Amino acid sequence: MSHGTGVHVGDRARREIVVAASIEDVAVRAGVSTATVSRALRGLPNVSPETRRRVLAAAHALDYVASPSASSLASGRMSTVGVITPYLGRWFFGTVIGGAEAELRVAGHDLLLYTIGGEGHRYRFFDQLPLRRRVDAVLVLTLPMEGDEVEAVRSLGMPVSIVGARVEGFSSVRIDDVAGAELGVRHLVALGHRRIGLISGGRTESNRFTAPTDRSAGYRRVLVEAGLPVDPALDVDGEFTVAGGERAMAELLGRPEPPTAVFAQSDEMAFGALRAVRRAGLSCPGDVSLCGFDDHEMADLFDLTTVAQPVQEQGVLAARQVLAALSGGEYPQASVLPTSLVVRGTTAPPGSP
Amino acid sequence: MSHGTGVHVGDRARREIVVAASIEDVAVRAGVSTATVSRALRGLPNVSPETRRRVLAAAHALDYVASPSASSLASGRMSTVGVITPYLGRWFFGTVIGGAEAELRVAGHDLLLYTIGGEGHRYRFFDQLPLRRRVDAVLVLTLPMEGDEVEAVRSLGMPVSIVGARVEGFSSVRIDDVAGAELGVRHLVALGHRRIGLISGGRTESNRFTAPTDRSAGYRRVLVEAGLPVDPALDVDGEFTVAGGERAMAELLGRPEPPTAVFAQSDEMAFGALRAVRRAGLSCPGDVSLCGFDDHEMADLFDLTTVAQPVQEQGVLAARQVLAALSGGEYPQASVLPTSLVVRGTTAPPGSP
DNA sequence: TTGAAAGCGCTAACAA
DNA sequence: TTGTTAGCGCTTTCAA
Repeated sequence: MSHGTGVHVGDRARREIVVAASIEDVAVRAGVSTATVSRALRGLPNVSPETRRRVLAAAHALDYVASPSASSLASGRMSTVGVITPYLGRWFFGTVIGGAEAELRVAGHDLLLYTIGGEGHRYRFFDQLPLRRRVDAVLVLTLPMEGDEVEAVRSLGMPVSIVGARVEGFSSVRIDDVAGAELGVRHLVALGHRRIGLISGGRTESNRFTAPTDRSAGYRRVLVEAGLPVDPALDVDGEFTVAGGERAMAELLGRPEPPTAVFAQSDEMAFGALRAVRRAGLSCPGDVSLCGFDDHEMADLFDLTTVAQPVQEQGVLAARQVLAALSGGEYPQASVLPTSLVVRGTTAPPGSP
Repeated sequence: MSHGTGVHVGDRARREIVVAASIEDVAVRAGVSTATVSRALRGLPNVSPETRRRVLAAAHALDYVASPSASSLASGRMSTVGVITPYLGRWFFGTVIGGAEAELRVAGHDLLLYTIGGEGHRYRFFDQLPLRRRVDAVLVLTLPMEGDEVEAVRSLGMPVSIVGARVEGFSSVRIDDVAGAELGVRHLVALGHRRIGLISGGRTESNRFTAPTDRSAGYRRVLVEAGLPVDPALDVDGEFTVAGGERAMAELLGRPEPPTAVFAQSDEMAFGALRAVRRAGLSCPGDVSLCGFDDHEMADLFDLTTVAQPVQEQGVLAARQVLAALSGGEYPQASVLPTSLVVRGTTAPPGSP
């Protein structure tokens, strides 16, 4: 194959094959050196306007795009950020990644995806760290990491931002889970509820994954503030799943003295809880009020009162954090985003019709 | 900085910085040439077992990972597949991508993500084709492409697989939408329904996006087969959204002679339709039966009867198609996956209690 | 089976 | 402001 020529080769019979133009082709056409082409195209200073114009024209005419492998090899920069996520199908993760991607794209970075849901994959991932020489920075999505996993990521020696947890030495983006839970439970108390149940998530998770712990803490704090008893019998694990939420609510409704309101630590668990209410032949909020957490895209559909968290924005901020670090800015840094209460139809004063 | 040494450098005060080992380091340590290291590590033939053993040992000792930019530059292969998707937050897309990623990972390929939801992004994407020199192949997810967009993608000159549509010259993975719709509507007919409404999706979309057209065709064919009239007044656009489905169902229920059953072309529209039923003070399936399409992860929650399509598998197959093309296999090829009926609680004979 | 050597297409010192 | 030149770390002929 001849050296890149930037012209169509091959005969008429076959579909034309385009040999991509190289920086050399552009240099020749613009009558300058490759170094000048590189400078002009990357917008570096010290290029005369006239020269830059000629280079741009030549590049455009040849439909030139720099080879990322060549520039990465020469510069040591990958212009790529790795995103590690436990699931993809779930609304929260997809939405966070969407936010991050948009932000990275604008800064000229690509997004390399690593889903490590299955335990096998997970082991291989942290053991081999396949993104070692492929990316400049890493975004880790709500993934309770073990101690050695944290060290593995740290050994990458690049900027890391964690969404949904805080780890020493890494940047992070979180919401104030304690305050969020308080918002929801206070709403229930304000409506007049005195027996408020809790459907919590993942008791057995790593302690770095602070969402369940913090949301439980917020729940308890409000009860105490309001002078209400904290009854362990009203705290049931819903495992952060729809099915778990359904089981948990069924259990709560089966108590000798069932709660008149329930705070679920996630909307998905709340959806399951709603089904349990329906299956028990009861109504929400008639027999029991329910408040969720997330403002899942389906929450509106269920008319679910919930505590909203900004989701896309968490991805955007995480991306900004690593981009800042890559350009010499402050690192690590921690962002905490606010939550807000969205009142819909599943909450009402106790004993409402 | 010295040539890659594979050892820790820097003084005690600062955190150790690891300079990655290069192929040269491995070669020296194993007492062979870099060419042999390359061959041994990639599992090429013509390397004696003893040599391979020594090379692997050296590579392991130095914690060596080949630089992807260097090998890409030298070989011309990127070992990366680009995925173009309109949204990420939606269950369908996330799940397809998850399937594709797992398959690609096993084959040693990375997944580069391009979300082009916003129209601005879309234009820039097809105009500039940022993945031109970054990937070896492309997966396009259910994205109605315009003619010039198709040509832009074709001009990449690499294997392409489309999920959810069929385009001449590209591989594709689809479900049999006609047969799927027939499955759902036949179920309604079998229950005894004679007035069956249709909530269709996106009438205004490109004609390359065959799902709505095909599903409508299946609906009509079953009616005709059953000797039932095809009433245009019972065919309403739901725009493939929850809100659209709700509006469409409200409209159908407001007809002088409302249908006793409705077939929605997507589960999300069916979810909206269920809400419309509830808001109209009616019950499902008591007053009207409803069948969806997709078997969305929330379908079970709504107890929705629906036509299930394999989702993750579509991603897996699309990945396999481009991987096959990359290793010289048949291209293009088209896969059509079967659908199945999932009967739940939203369908019953007309006039059931 | 192994090695020598020539690139792959860029970037970044350094010189001019 | 621009050009020269030496790599970046691999892969791949071609020879041995």
